[in-house]
Amino acid sequence: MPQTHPLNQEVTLSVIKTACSNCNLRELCLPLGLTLEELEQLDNMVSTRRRIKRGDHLYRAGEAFDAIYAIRSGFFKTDVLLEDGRDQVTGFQMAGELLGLDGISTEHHTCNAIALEDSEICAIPFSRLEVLSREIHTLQHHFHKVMSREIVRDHGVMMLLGTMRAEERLAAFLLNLSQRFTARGFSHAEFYLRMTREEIGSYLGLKLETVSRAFSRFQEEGHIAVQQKHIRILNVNGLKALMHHRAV
Amino acid sequence: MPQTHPLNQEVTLSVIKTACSNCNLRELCLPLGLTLEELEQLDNMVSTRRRIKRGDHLYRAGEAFDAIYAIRSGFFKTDVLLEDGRDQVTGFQMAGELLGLDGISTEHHTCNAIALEDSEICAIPFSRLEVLSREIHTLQHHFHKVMSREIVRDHGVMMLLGTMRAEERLAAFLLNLSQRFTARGFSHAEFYLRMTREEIGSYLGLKLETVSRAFSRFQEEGHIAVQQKHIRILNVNGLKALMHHRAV
DNA sequence: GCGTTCGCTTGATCCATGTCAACCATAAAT
DNA sequence: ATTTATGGTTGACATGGATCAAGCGAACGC
Repeated sequence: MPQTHPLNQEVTLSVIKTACSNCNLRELCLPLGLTLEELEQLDNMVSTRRRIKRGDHLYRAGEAFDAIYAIRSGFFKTDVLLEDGRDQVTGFQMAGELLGLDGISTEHHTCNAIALEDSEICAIPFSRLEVLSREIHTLQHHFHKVMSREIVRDHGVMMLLGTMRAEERLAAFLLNLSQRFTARGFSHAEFYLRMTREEIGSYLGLKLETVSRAFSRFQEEGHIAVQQKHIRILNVNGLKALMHHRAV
Repeated sequence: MPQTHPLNQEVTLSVIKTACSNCNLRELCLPLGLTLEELEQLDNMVSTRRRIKRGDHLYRAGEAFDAIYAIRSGFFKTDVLLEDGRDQVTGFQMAGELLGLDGISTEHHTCNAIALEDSEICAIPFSRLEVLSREIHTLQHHFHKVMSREIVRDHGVMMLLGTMRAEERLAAFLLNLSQRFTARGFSHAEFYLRMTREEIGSYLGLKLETVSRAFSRFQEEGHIAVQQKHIRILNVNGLKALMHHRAV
């Protein structure tokens, strides 16, 4: 029994426009590997597609968890707050990536998700995702992979925070961004940062001054050109070398 | 069609002895919340129960992934190795916890799992786990929670590495261990460390000398008594205060 | 157009932790 | 019992990044 809105062509159009099946991110997002028919089932499940204005929260730590979110467009950060006021950015998320996986554990979100630019998200009610993934094996398996990938990513960040020095961290960060922009069809060598130096620093376990100095140093050495948030990578291999060549 | 070993009482006995249904860790492990009947299905799935001697690898980074492992007894560490030789301990795992979740993502293990004492593990073939969790909703949901909990844990470590200083990190580490030992019915105030100062340091992003000095300092201040690997916590609140009270 | 604000850069100084080195304790090997 | 190896402690010193402080540039509101 397909849902229709015979009295409102607008709504129908908007639904079609934002369906997973038409979304050019589907190969990066949850639908990866699904057949057309399965895609439709997933589409029916996505309850809400919503705009989040820059600076607004998608969810806050402590709120009840009931859905995970796929980013349709835009850019987010997640951060964790400690009682004593310290906070840390735990990640930056871009189109096609999922937000909210941390909430499954306790049924409450454990971090804040904040839009760093005007964004659009698709809300996927988690209980329905579990139902559907019992039916669609591909979806089940892919969802598991996505969660696992998040764990692997976190290990990478732990590595970075635990063993790398400031410039290595920043080089790794830039290369990671570049790679993710590339996967989305953008230039690998030129992009705008959506986050401040302070947010980068928080993510990398550094102070904003240190981030700024490292940017300047990279520029002096010809690895990149920086102008505020505009980054051009001039020498990828230089950055890669920076990441690894280190006196242990 | 139940599997039996009519010709070999030994085997039957050993299987019974190590079944999930008889395992006193089942409330900490994957079987949480399952009915007796479901437990039996899970039991049938666990393909291997294996001993791992201290120092031996359960799996190595790069190996094909096909099972996750539940720790039946013992103690493990996982670590990640970078090309340039740097490595980092990404976690310490004890009885009832799962190992290998990181391998789902790429179908290859991304870290090494090494026994820190003689241990026993249950191997759970992942494809069969996916099949079974399509049938047993409770299992499916709990598995998702376990993965999510791992993500939350990793965020905690990122917080620790990114914002805490040496003594705060060590205090957090000790309190975490204490809490996990308690959950397993051991003393919360007295335990033996299974890992070296170097391994603790690697996990906490510190050098072994710094770890050693922090232990000594805690002892001087009366928070703990240390003698090599034997730890007694004398003042839990002292440690908690150490973790939070900090001039930002 | 002009001030105000916010984010960024740069310099000077300080300090927590790393590094290097010596020594000690425990356990295993002979 | 003695040697050897491994892990732990402690001290002296070096240093990377934090902190404090000043100034600059771009964006925004008026």
